[in-house]
Amino acid sequence: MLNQKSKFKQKVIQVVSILPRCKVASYGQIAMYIGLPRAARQVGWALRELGEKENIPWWRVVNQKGIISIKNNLTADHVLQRKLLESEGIKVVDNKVDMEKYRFDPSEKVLRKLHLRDEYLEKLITYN
DNA sequence: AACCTGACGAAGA
DNA sequence: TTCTTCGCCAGGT
Repeated sequence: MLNQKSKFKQKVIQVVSILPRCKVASYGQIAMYIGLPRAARQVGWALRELGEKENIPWWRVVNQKGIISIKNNLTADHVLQRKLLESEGIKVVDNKVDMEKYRFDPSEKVLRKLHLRDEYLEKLITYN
């Protein structure tokens, strides 16, 4: 099917959906919580595919530095992302948010709900 | 099968 | 500190 979602995209949706208001996560974080810690680029790819039609908080995903990473900063999506972040009270300066302040930092309880391999999960929790 | 393309990110220079 | 390079890996051609 053309609009059948891959397993990968489903996982991205699942994890992005748990991002709470006023918090952001990097592409790398999403990849970690999916269980594919080196797939940050693919997370970006998946979100682009999904667009903004999906009922998921895609705007809460920025890059590691806190910068809004949508390709061209003149696109409607780029502007929209900034507006949505600001609408939650997140400060955006030079297309950048303060990761120290806003980074999503999941509790152990949340991590345990992610359906990850036991060994991998324990590592995540330990590193956390 | 053999490329190519990225809303990435860590490590070097 | 900022800039470049390179590995990453799902999908497309």
